[in-house]
Amino acid sequence: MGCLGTENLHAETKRLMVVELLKGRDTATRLRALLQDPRRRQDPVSAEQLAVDIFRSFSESLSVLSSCVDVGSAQIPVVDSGGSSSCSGESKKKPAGVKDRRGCYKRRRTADSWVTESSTMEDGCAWRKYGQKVILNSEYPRCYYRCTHKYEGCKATKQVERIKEDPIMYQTTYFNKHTCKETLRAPHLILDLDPIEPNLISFQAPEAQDHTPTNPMIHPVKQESYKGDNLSEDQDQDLSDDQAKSSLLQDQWQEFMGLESSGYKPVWTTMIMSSSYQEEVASAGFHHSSDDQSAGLHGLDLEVDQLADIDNIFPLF
DNA sequence: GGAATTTGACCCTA
DNA sequence: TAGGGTCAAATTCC
Repeated sequence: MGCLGTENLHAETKRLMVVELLKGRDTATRLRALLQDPRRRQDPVSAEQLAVDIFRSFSESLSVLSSCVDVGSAQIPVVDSGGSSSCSGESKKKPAGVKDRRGCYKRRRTADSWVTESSTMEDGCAWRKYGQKVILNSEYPRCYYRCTHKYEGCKATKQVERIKEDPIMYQTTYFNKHTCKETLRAPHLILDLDPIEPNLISFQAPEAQDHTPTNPMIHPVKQESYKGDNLSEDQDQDLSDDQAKSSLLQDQWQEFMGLESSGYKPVWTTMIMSSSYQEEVASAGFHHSSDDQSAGLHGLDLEVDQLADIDNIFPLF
């Protein structure tokens, strides 16, 4: 199981998770306060930023967690080797006059990476493809993308690969955070339900809503293809199960946000934990109540609300 | 015409 | 030395 090797690293991992989850809870509380105050509701930039921050906190936590838990097919990252040289600076053969920067890279070894799975390659950021490789023992090629703002200094890159067991899904591995402003652009990501960035909770008037669940997932939260075509009967069944769970989650979210009475409802984003991951988590010692049919939300609630008891939730640390 | 993608070559890491 | 990550010229797209 690719767990970090020392007690100190486990403690550090746990600390990072707690920090990120607390940050997310705090930001969610601020967002609730913001939305409950009609005088502040007209401030979309604030709400948007808070929603982005919440999303980021959970992404970070899942990234930290996944670095310790081998969950399903996702291959999770690699611990920072700490300081190998990044560029040899050497170039042996190059035609005269040709600037040769080849070889100026290091093999991926960074803690600043995380994995997502999604039914779409899109994630709302501007990427430029710079390579594609056939990978040994992999049916599908791996595509390499970097931020379009690379030359402004943004070091964000990602690798996208179809999932062998579920080819309608893409596994995306991100490396380095955006240092450009790219991730903060595009208000539609929040204010409209946009399949391009459905991870973000969208707030808009009910009549403008499209309830199609479209969000990709940050591993290990799973979402089925929203289009519904090319789905087997089993997949259709899974989808309707997920939709039922989504409905329950939506009610609980609205209760948490205090939005129901105001008629101001978020476009719900499906955050369903895959059954396989539920089993993984259960086998790791985490059990939710037997009448709990919405494992996704409850799992997350426990992570957020019972941080003091995190040792019981993640005894493997 | 500029931006994005494709693709073969290069070269580092394991 | 094989595999994987990146480069950059050629090609395609808008």
